[in-house]
Amino acid sequence: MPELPEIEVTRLSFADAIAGAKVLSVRMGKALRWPLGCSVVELAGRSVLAVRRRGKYLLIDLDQGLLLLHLGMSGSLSFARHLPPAGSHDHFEMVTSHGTLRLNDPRRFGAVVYADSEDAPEARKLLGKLGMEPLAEGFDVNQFHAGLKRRKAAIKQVLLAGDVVVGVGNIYASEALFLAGIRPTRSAARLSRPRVVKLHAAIREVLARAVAKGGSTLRNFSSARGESGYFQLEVMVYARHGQACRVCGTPIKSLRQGQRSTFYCPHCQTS
DNA sequence: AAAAGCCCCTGGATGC
DNA sequence: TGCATCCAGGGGCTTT
Repeated sequence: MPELPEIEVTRLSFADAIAGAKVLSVRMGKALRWPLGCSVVELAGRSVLAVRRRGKYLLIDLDQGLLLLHLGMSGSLSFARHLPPAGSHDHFEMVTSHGTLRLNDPRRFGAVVYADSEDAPEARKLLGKLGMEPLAEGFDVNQFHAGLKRRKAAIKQVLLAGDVVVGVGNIYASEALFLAGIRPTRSAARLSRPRVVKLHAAIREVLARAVAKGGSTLRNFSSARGESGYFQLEVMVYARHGQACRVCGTPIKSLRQGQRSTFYCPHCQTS
């Protein structure tokens, strides 16, 4: 479910509320992708300073150390003074003086990892190779172009890989390429300068619009406050195989790239 | 260095 | 209704 917009909407929905809270207790459920990396007991008594985002990771800064949180494919967070009793898919829970933060993740591809600092090896392993933040000032079109130039692989897969630009997941990659009029199979390195400029703008536009709408996605996304962004954003191509392109009416095509599905309009996306 | 495949895991939709 | 198959928002790791 979660790509950059959903992660950012989630962050915005509880960051202010949890800031300044004292951690009272932490509980883990079934194993997530990696072990927490510290004992839950030693987290009690620490304070939450802020919640930041890097790519699809949420960073919960504590007065000592930080938690790196990833929602994987099926994760979602809740934060409230009182939550319903924990269910079988609630695998992380942090009770604080301001409320309880809970991770629900049926598939358990998500993770909660403790690190002493952002420079600690556990953090660097996860954050070290991440590309530029697409919604930040630093998302420079020249750097973007330079990053693409050294990748001969298909542009769709380069976007997904996250080492040039972060946060563009399977839905928004298809959507951004549609907006830019680019075939998903085109080699990243061979994109013309004008196409790169267009793609740069398209990525920002698609992601920023989704954040503004409160997260989109196909199924049931909701923020940590329980607000739903369900279907607020109309997709142009994702999961629309065989349906008419909303611009030209041509049937949308789909294909597999690196065991992920890609959708595109053969008429609108030619270069 | 880059690219391609392989997994991790559960649940919903679809088909027989 | 039951059961098998396929597919799903990610991404680190291993192998070419």
